[in-house]
Amino acid sequence: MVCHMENYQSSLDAAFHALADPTRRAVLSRLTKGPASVKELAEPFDMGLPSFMKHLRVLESDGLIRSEKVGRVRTCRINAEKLAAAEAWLSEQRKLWQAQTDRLADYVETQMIGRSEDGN
Amino acid sequence: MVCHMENYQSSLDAAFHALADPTRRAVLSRLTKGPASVKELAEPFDMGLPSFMKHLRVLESDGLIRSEKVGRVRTCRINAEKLAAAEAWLSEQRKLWQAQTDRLADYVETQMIGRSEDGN
DNA sequence: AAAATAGTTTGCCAAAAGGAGAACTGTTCA
DNA sequence: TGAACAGTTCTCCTTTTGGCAAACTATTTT
Repeated sequence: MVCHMENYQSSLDAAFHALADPTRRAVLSRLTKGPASVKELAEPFDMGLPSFMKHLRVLESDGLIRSEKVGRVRTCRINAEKLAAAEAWLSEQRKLWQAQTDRLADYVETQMIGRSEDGN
Repeated sequence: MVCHMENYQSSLDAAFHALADPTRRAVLSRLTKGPASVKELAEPFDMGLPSFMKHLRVLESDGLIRSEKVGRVRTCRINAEKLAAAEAWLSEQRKLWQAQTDRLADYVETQMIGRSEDGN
């Protein structure tokens, strides 16, 4: 059996790394409203095109967006899978942490009941 | 009125950056099971303590963990707020993207109905 | 055909990240 | 008190990041 999670780790590395930059998050945010060309995406930023393209390349090679060039314009769109993977990881951690704090709360409650029954 | 989101942006920068490293994610994962000392946390990693401490410092200064030193041992615990903030951002983006694709699906459906009524 | 447009490639640079080892501080155990 | 322990500080090194400007390619437009 081949593992389906081959590089689950490095995939999350890439996803979170891509999300760590405000320019890249803004691009993703823009793309949730629909596909856009490189120029449209770059317009809001006070940055040269080459620098901006690096961000797009990071987003694409990390799998957070896809793009397709027709004629001279490249159109980018969001790729939700990787976003979902990152969200799933966070959600899982929160769930585990929640379970842990719930157990702790139970324990504390038990102790307090014990103590009040003891008259302590 | 003081803004409660003062540097919401840079806060997310920090959170996602902290999450982009597998060592740091593993530490967080471990901490969901409960608090632990620096030594306990470092044990699974093939890395010198000083290097490992850097990761802890990143996690703490980015607000993903808190720690307290008593005697000679520093105990770390998870700080769920920042994790929640990152999760919330992702969740929001997914919601927006979902809304967009739903509208697109509606549109496509409408077009197809129109075309079939035209006999095209 | 010439000019404008949209993107791309290249080379450069400063700062930050992630790791290493050596030496040091303060606390606890024997 | 002396040794072991848990963390910490320091200096060093290499790679990656994120930005720049200049020059180039390929497509429209006029």
